[in-house]
Amino acid sequence: MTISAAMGAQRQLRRDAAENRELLLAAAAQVFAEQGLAAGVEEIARAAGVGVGTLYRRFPTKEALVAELVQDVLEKMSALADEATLVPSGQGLERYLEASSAYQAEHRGCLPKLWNISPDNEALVRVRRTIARLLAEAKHHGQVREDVTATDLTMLMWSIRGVIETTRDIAPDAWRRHLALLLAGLRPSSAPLGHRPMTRAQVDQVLADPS
Amino acid sequence: MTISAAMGAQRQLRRDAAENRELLLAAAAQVFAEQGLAAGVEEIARAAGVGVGTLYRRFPTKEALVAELVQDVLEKMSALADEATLVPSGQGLERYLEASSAYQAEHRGCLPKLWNISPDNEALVRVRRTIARLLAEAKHHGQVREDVTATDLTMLMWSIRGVIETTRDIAPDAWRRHLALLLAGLRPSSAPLGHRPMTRAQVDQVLADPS
Amino acid sequence: MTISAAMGAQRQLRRDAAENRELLLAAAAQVFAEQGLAAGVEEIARAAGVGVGTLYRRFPTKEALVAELVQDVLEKMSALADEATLVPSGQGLERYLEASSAYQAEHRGCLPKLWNISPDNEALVRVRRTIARLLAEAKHHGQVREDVTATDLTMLMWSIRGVIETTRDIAPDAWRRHLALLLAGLRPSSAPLGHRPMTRAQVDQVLADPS
Amino acid sequence: MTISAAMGAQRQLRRDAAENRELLLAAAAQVFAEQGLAAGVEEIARAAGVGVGTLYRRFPTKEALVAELVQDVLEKMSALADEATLVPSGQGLERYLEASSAYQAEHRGCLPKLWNISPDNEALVRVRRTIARLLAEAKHHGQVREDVTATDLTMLMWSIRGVIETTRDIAPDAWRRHLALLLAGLRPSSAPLGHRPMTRAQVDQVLADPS
DNA sequence: AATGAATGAGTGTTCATTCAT
DNA sequence: TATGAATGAACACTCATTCAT
Repeated sequence: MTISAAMGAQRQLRRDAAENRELLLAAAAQVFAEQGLAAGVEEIARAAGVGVGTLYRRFPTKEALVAELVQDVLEKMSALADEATLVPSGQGLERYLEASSAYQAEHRGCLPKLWNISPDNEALVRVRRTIARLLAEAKHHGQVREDVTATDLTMLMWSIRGVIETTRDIAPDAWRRHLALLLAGLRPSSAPLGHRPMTRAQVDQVLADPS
Repeated sequence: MTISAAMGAQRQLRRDAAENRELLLAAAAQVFAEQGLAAGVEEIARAAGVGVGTLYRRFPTKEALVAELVQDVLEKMSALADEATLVPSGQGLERYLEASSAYQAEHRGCLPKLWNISPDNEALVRVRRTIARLLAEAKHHGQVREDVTATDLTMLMWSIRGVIETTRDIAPDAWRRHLALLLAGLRPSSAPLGHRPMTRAQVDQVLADPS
Repeated sequence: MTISAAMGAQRQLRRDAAENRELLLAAAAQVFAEQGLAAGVEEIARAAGVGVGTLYRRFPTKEALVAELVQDVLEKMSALADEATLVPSGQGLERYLEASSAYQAEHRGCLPKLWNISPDNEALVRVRRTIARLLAEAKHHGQVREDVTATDLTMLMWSIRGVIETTRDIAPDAWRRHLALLLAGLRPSSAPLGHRPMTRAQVDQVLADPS
Repeated sequence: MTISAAMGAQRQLRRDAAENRELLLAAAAQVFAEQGLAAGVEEIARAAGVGVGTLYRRFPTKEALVAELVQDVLEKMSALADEATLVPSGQGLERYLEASSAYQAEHRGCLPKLWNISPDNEALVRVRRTIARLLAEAKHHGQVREDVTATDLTMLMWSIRGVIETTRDIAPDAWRRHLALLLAGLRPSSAPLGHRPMTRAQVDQVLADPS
């Protein structure tokens, strides 16, 4: 066997490896969405058309696979936030909230663990920065009351996640009603909100808490 | 031994049994709160200071224990709703939402889904009736917009539960901020909410769904 | 309380104790017959109308209760054998085999353990002596071939026990057909049986074997 | 790695798997023989030198393992019956009874009830058909009385099983004496047997009874 | 002496992870 | 490298036995 052939084989293997990785992530997303996080790894491997050994070659533990899935979701959120910045008149925030909620609703399952993210996670930092911009613009256009903070929006998304997890099987877009109520709550008002917002540090701690 | 002494002994035994029952429910609430519903029965028994056999003497299955816990919470909610009816000027609803959320925050986790309740459950029927009254009165006093339904309030509580579960360890009353936002959303407004509410049947299905 | 009253109470208790004993044995016989030896002690106590504690006061272990039941069966067998000696013309043996099989069929359940008897057990010694007499008389009247031994009869009863255990639920008197075949085998014949009989010592070992 | 090498590996894996399967069946047969069907799966796995997980990979439940054992015995019985058809002069039946009893004696206990067999089981149908032929031929050669039925032979084997279970540890071939007696009972005689035989339907019910 | 609540070792079964092939 | 067979700790649940009342 020649060197180039060996390298070709290597390259081939690398490509296969990458393919397997994507295959596994997609399979896991689907299986978790259908059966919840309690689904077995064997099931995921089968859905991906590989053996469990291959799964464990790509991801050291089931938890790591979930973390990867969460990372993917975060990247998607970041992309959605970026797209929302193109919406004019301060309505990007609303667009983002709707789009990211819809995405969560379609990819439920790994979401219970949307914690366990390091606060230094690059995608997290990015999406936060973008959301801060969307929020500022929304306030600037008078779409959102001045006393709303970025941490309020984080909490808002946790709240929608709770609704999605609870209702998805029976009423897949019930969350839209809840979002409508939340948006109504965000609108400008003379009455101040009745409690201080979470601090950024608290939010970071929540995300990092592995419980 | 006299009859009264015998009865005393009987009562004593019964009291012990009842004590153990309460002990087990309390232990289960705590352990589930700390570790989630996946916590083992052995752990719960240990926390209650009894053997697993005793747990199974009181509750035929783990699921039955959970159901009992849920029932207890429901009873408490019903009591809180009843108390809230005494608040004047249509502000009972707000009082109820705050009180029941605070109760959940203190007893978090026992009930990741407020699980497996029959729609015919008497306590559920009662609490729903009371909440409907609180809602009607709030509307009547102009505290709440006309297009809010009882199912919106159910969803609202699911959403608060999601926030509580996520934040409790780090920011035990962060949910108050979220509730403030929700209450702001409930206030009268000329703009209609952007999505139809869940139907009662859907809510019933969600509650009965064992997933 | 006077001494005589105390003694009266004592006597009362003694009578109750004996009553309870019989009650428990009867209950155990019935429950084992219905559900097999795997039936729980709680079930037996309930059938006897007492608590498990009382059962354990009378019998140190479940196994001891079974042993007592076995002893009762043995006593009954002995009585049946005695009655059979009154049958004329050497047909007492046949009578005994039929009667003891019928008794076993009605009291199945403890019988799987009709071993575990000490070879010195008085009732066992008695029934053996009587059966030996019945066998000798049957031979004397030409009802049974000469080369049949007492140990053959023991084995014969094990064989019937096996048939009873297997068929009782579906065909409660199928054993009668099997006994008819065995009796036909016992009839005189010029052809010798093809294998030496068990020794008495072997039978004793089988009975004493706790496996 | 070449395809043939890969297939070799595959075959190797499959052979190992099959080996483990046989190992487990043999271990189960032995453990059940020694301790009865109540023996734990852990014990069986240990006897086979594997973990419980492996046992459960091969057999979905303990019951399935037992069923497999029973099936194996049935297949063996069928083979023995087939061999016996080669014996001339109507003595094949006797040969079969001896051979199948000897087999049971060596594999005792695996099957306290020859358990849970569907009456449609192919091996059962086969062995029955062959035994019917052996019986007809035995009658034709005047070796067996005319009023003996196939169900009598089934009961006969249950009876031998009872004797084997009882005596095997102490007198491993005591059953031969019992079989001799049974064979004597099968010989032609003018006196009819004293009870009707079991029906085929009753036998089927006994086999299917899981008690 | 009688009760039945309490016990905990044991059961059959599952599943994340490892490792021989 | 990819496979899936093997592993064994963990799970929910049972039951013979003990012991406070």
